Amino acid sequence: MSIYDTLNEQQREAVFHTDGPLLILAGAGSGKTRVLTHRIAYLIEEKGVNPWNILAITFTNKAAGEMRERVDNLVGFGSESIWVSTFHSTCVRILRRHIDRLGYDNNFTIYDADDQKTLMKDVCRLIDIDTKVYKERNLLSAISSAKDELITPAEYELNAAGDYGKQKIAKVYLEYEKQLRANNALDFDDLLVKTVQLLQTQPDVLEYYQERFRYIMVDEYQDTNTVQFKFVSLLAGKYKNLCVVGDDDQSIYKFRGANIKNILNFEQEFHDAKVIKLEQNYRSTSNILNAANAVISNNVGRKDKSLWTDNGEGEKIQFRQFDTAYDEADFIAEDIRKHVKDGAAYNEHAILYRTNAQSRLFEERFVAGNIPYKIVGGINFYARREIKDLLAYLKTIDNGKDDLAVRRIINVPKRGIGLTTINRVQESALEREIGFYEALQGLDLIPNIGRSAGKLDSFVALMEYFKGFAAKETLSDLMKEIIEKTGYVENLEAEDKEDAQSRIENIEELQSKIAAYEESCADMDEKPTLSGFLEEVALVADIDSLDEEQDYVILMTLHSAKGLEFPHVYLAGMEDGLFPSYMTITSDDNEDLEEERRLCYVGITRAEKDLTVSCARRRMIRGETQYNKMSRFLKEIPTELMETGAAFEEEVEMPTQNAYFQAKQVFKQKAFSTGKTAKQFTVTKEKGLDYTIGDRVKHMKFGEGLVTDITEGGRDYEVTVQFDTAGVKKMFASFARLQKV
DNA sequence: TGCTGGTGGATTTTT
DNA sequence: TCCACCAGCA
Repeated sequence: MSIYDTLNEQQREAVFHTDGPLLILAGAGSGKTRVLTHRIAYLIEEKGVNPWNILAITFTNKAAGEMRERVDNLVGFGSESIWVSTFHSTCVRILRRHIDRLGYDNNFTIYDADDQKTLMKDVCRLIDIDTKVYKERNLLSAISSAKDELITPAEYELNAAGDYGKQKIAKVYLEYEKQLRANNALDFDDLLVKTVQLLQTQPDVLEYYQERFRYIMVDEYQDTNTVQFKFVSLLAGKYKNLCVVGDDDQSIYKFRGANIKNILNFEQEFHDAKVIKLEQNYRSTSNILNAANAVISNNVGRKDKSLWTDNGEGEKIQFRQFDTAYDEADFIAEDIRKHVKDGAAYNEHAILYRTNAQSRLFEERFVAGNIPYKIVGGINFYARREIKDLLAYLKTIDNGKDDLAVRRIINVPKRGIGLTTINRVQESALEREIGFYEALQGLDLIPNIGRSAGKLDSFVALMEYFKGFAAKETLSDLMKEIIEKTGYVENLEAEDKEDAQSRIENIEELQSKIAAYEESCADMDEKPTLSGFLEEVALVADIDSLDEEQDYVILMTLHSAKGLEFPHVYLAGMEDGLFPSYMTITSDDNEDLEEERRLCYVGITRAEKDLTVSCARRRMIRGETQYNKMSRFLKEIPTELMETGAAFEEEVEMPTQNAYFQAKQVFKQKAFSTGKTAKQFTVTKEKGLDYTIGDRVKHMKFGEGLVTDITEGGRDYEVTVQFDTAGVKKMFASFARLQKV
């Protein structure tokens, strides 16, 4: 019996089809990772392919690690020379070797979202863009989309002809690129873009990698964007042994440029492509799978497929509606505790939600209830202030051209170097077209620097000292030396006590991450380098730190959950306005809502044994209470698959409730209004509000709606309005500026 | 130069 | 609710 006997017919077909383009349409839980790992094993063992010639691209580092491990178990040896990594890591590795061909230094730095924003601010100041009109975020996302589509600044400008706004963006884009280059830095999108440029312009480099990667596999193919597709096509251009695995129903990154056409048009792009569908689900019970199928069937324009399972029916899907989000968190915590009491492990439970902000309530509840948990996502560890500060030191030491890093730390900890001084240095650098740090090294050339010169001098001396230190000593020692000589931790201690402690702990964690990096280099016989560490840091996602061995409840967004599975899954916050989000409900592009639905599909299909879906009637969002209806996606799940739970039965709000129904309620209330309500009327009238309960009003942002309640709240009146499209909102009269219609 | 407090704006999802 | 920015003062 061979390892391939355990596969089903389609899976085997996919494994044995090794030459030529192959598209595997793998439904959720259909064993695609199994197929990929067995395929790699088959290539090595049966086809005699050198592991060195195999490239496998995954979505996260975690997935890459798992794939390597599983291949390891199958083939015994050689798996370490397979190149398994994410798109971004793959590109960085290529660029580190060859980017000098494009005029960058090979030790370029990678800018994260924070750095991008800082740089964008500079750019806008430089070319006189009013950031109140053109927001940094919007500019960056426009540029990012352009890069995803491989549009250069020059091309952008051409396309912008006649469009004033676009012309502005084109100018910004051009300058932004210029600044990145001056800083010898690349942003995330650049990693892909520059690699593609490199392969397109340097035939020998292309040839080298085409020869090297004779067999290429891409996981989560539905989430690739245009650059990523171009990258893969270039690499596979010679041997055409490209195998992509994806599921159009699980495409959830359109907002990031993922191009679903990559999957829908694969067959056109690669003419003799073979297509194999994996439709048997091994993960979930049939109740769960049927629910998922029912939801996703509401999307139009998907590749036809029907997922089935011969797993049993299993438990019904539990549906609970609560008054408040607190109740929801309470219930879920209690439910998990019950399961654990009955012998389940914490880590068999995952709570999935739409937005990171929702994690807070659960966290509070779990801390109080002493339930071990792990939140994935939110603020990235490496995005924390103290970590970024220390990394900026490393970046400055590593790449003197990274102005952003230098400017970040020049006065951190405080050295009495103020904004005026920094600006003078900056101006002088700009005039002479040199870097910021370079300008610092020739202080006598900077006018009006006067009293600050001494301070700047000693800063430069310190950095030069670190550079010398870095050349001789290990990374760990360098970090220790930086903390010591700058007095960073001491300063923290002297500051406020409140979060200083956790910041110091983070710094300790950073130090152990450095040590871990050095160790892993030693394992692989590589030399630990500063750039290497910085790069590792730049490309990790929070999900990579998820450890299946640890026994904790896992909390994360639906996006992070892609590719994972858990016995017990809770989908929390299933409310219209939250999930699907307000943005997509009001969007006029139906595609947006479909993407949310796919996200829901992803969520449901994470569950193996039980699925609990829940929502709250009332929820605090950004400090204001919102009243939401249950999610429209819940209504798409056939009721016979669901169970509402005896204790909560009477609380369940039936999907019949709509604006009309609520309006009727209000009129009833009004007709039988007690003295109290009557009094409210008079009070509001005194105040000069020209609307009362039952009136229709208009809001600047939310449109028209019906006033359902007015209560006295301190110095203002709290008005509850049922909007036609935006749902129920509670707001203060003086802010809301409602107009009677 | 640096701190403080007030104000206004904002949030979807992330390699 | 939280964060970034700005004005005003030490």
